[in-house]
Amino acid sequence: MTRKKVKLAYITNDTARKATFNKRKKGLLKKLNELTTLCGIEACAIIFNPFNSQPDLWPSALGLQRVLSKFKSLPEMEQCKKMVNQETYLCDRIAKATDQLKKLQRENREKEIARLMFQSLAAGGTPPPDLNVIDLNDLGWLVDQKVADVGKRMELLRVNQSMRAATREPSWFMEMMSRGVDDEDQMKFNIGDDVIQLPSFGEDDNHGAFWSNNTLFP
Amino acid sequence: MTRKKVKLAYITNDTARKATFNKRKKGLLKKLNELTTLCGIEACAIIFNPFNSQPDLWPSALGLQRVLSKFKSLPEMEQCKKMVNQETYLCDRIAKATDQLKKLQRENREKEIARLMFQSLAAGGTPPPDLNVIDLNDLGWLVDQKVADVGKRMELLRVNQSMRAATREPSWFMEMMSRGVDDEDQMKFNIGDDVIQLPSFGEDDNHGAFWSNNTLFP
DNA sequence: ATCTATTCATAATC
DNA sequence: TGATTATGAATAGAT
Repeated sequence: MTRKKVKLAYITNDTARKATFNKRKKGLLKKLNELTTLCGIEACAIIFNPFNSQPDLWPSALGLQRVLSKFKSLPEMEQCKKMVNQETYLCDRIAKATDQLKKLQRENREKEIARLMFQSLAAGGTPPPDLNVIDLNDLGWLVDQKVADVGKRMELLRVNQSMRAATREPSWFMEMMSRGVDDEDQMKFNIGDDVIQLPSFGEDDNHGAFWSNNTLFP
Repeated sequence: MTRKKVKLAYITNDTARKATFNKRKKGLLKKLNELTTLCGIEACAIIFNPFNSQPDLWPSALGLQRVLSKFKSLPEMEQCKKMVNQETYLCDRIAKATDQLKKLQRENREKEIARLMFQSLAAGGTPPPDLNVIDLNDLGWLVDQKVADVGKRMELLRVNQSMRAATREPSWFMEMMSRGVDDEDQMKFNIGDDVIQLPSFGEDDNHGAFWSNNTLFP
């Protein structure tokens, strides 16, 4: 029941570390076995075992020796070319993680500003007076975006409607509009592709302060 | 959208094999990195890369050299003790898989016989006349089991009911029984822990023939 | 390369 | 220890 995301750090508890070691070693060897089988390649691994004094090896004697000698027979140049592997591997992972972080920060920022927009709407159409210029800029940008989306949507509907009128079919749009309030009585805005539902605002109103280093304004 | 269980065999398609190789190599190195970090151990891997002519190595130059020399410095006896590793690993996996297979076969057999039982019930309480003796035995065994379960259940309900009568509380059981048919009109049997729903029988009726090597009868 | 449905691995627990 | 199970992680197939 893997409760949390398991932080990548030395496990201090001896029992837990041993259990994890055995499980993960088994999993690793399985994966190595699969990789060699699936891709028809040669590979080996040596895993020192602090609980056992003897290292775990893969594959068997002959296989390991074969791989090792094949490796040692390579010119040293060739051996070294990939030696930076761990460093590049880590750099790669850091770069990926950083990209992911930026993406998420931007998404969060956009949500914060959207929240601010709806909050302002609910408060009578006026943003909080103490809003800083960055938030205000982003808010303006988002509102412009939404207005543009509404315009596009209206244009689309207008075209649709006249097409339907021309073919003498009933307009689903007019129908929908005359049906009145839905079964759901929460305010929603159908803008662009999304149905946006007005969130309820609670105590927290430090909107965007934390993220203000990540502006939306182009 | 991983469609199937990926059979453990050489991937003949070059493109697919290369893609799988790269993905899995990455995953493997990540796991190796995690293992060494989490458990504070030393380990290394050499993976020959048919698409690249240079092997992928983990960890970096110094680490690999250190691990290799540590390994080579071990007395040969110690090196060899774990050399059978791949064989024991495979034997282990085969044993586990065989156990799993037996378990599933037994479960399947039990389901087949249950199916046969309901089929017989639906056909007026008589099993097919051409039933072989093994299936018949198992069917009898299952029916005995179910009858025993029903007996236990009735006893439990009886005790419950008299307890409730004694405390002058209304009986939820009588209530339930007098409420008549549920909103669902399919026949169900609540036996033991399970709600058993009578399946609909189709064309297939080679019940148990395939599994008859795996009898339920103790 | 990116995405997503699915299988796989495994941390916590018994 | 070994089994179970809920959840995180890896990845096959498709784009």
